Amino acid sequence: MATRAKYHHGDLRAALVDAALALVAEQGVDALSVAEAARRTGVSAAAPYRHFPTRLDLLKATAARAAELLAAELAKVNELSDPRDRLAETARVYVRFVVRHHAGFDLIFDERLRVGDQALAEAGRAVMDILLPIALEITGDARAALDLLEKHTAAAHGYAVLHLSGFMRRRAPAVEDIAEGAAEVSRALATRDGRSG
Amino acid sequence: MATRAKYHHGDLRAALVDAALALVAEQGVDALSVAEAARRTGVSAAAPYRHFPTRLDLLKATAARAAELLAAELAKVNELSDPRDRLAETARVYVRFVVRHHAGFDLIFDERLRVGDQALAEAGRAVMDILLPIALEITGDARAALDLLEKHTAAAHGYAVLHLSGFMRRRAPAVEDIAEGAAEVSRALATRDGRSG
DNA sequence: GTCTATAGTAGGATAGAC
DNA sequence: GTCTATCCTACTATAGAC
Repeated sequence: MATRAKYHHGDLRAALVDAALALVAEQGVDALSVAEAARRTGVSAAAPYRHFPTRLDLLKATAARAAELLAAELAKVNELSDPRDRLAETARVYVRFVVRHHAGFDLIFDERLRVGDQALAEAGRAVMDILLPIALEITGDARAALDLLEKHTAAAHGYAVLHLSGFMRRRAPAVEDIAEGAAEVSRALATRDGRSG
Repeated sequence: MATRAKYHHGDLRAALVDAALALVAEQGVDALSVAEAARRTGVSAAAPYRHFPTRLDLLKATAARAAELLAAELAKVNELSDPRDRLAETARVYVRFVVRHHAGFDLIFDERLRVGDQALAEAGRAVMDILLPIALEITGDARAALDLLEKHTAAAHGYAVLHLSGFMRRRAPAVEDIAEGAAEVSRALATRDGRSG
């Protein structure tokens, strides 16, 4: 089909980022290579360097794309009325995301990627702009909201990556079990901070 | 000195594992290479293959060594009388360990490393043999103890790895701040489960 | 903007000498 | 058990043709 043959003519940059994202999902961040991303996109190994000066730049763009996708997932949560329910749901969403993409806040907020990358910084901020108001609604206080969010995030991230390594698999083989565990921690923390429940 | 010149004659295997451990601590698990471990130990690139058939086997031994070191650190906690204090302290110890070694349960319990490696399996079990009794003392119930331990571990691990990526650094620049956050989550969870606080 | 070709680097792993 | 020498593979990045 013409569509397929011209795929990388339309937007090779985006196609490479998609390929990179898939690579990260399959084998982790360190397995990302410019050559393999090019191979999967159907172009030569040199082609990507027109769009990304170095491997690191491709990785930055991939992290930014991941942040956008995560923000889109998290944005869906706002249907629930109780902020504690919403926060707990973001834990589930986050766990599913990390398990699916083999990347999360560790990639999106990686110091080494953020140097001089405004797109990534903005994409990361967009994620926080979804989470912070929820936490703030629970605590009523900015400092406490950050504290709650920090704990909530740490737990969700820990659950996700330990699931990926296999540590959690004996007790909780399914991703949803893991997501539920993270949600429970979130709820335990939010209940404390909200002085209700 | 004779000691230095004969270093790798005494126990090259252990020396390689030490070098591997240092490498992981500096650059992460994926940066571990047999060649570099050999270089640092002062032997040729071929020498390690007498002791480890493949890179993966060196990594397995490294994970086992990490588990032993972690168990030794955790074992020191048993001075405190209140089990909630002890559990919270293991969170601090764990965070410090992961930040220092760039590895924790994700490495020690990695599925891919555990296949057919009894030493690693035993070292991992030794770690759990320290933590489980503490959790059991808090909950009184085996199922609840596993659940508490899972949440406690996820939070501590999440805190540690997110600190390493840089995510936590703006709010909590020091490792001890991170360790404290993990300890607080542990305490929040334990208080719930122990129905006292 | 993409290609082919190529230089340079680094690592995994094996063979055979010592 | 350790060495040197070697093969193979894979990747980053650049130069120059199209």
